[in-house]
Amino acid sequence: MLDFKSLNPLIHTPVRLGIMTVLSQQDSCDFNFLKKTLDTSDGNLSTHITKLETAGYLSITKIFQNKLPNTSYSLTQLGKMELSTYLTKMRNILQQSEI
Amino acid sequence: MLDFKSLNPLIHTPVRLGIMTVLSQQDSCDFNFLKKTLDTSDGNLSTHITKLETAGYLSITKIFQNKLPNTSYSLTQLGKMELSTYLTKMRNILQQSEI
DNA sequence: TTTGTCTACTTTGTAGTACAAAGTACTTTT
DNA sequence: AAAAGTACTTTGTACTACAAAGTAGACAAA
Repeated sequence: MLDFKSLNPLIHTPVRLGIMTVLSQQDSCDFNFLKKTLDTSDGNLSTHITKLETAGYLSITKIFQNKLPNTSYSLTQLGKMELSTYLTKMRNILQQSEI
Repeated sequence: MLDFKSLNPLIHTPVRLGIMTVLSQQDSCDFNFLKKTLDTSDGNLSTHITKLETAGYLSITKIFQNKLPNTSYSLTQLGKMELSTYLTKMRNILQQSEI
């Protein structure tokens, strides 16, 4: 019995997998960087970020930079752990494929 | 710019990724085998199968076995191609993760 | 013989989700 | 001071995943 059900759905969604992946590569980044990197709409990105924050997977820092708001995000310990678990499971699944 | 958007959503859903993975391992299998292997409800499995068939990713063969209906599924060429593309993209994404 | 149970699915109703359009708040330009 | 721009957030809608309920035939018991 292959365990597809345990793939964390909070991470599995492409946009959120993207956010988590980007944040695994750098300690933190801001809204516009994510928006550019993932090529999503403001609204979509914002709601996905909120979900990840609510889950405790990322922390948010708001400052003013050049008189403009600037919000940056980084993975929490929990977020790193959950991403790590997700990656392990997904890698196992991909290995199962014989194509 | 990482290309998370191009992950084929018809394959990405866990149950359907499961179906495709199982069918990449064996030429064909039947409804009950998928149900057991993926641990899903009848209804859920049925609708996911229909989606994959509508997309042309798998073909369906219905017979009677011991006076009971028996339906088996196998990947089409298109299905194999799309799975292959998905796997490549997902592997690239997983490689990006630094955790 | 008809009532009930079993297998093997399919259809349908609902609750939840992803997305972009619209909205907010502040700044800069004209 | 009116308009346009930046940096987001909130909201409405269209879609989706899921299981409960439904269908159809086989066999069993009453």
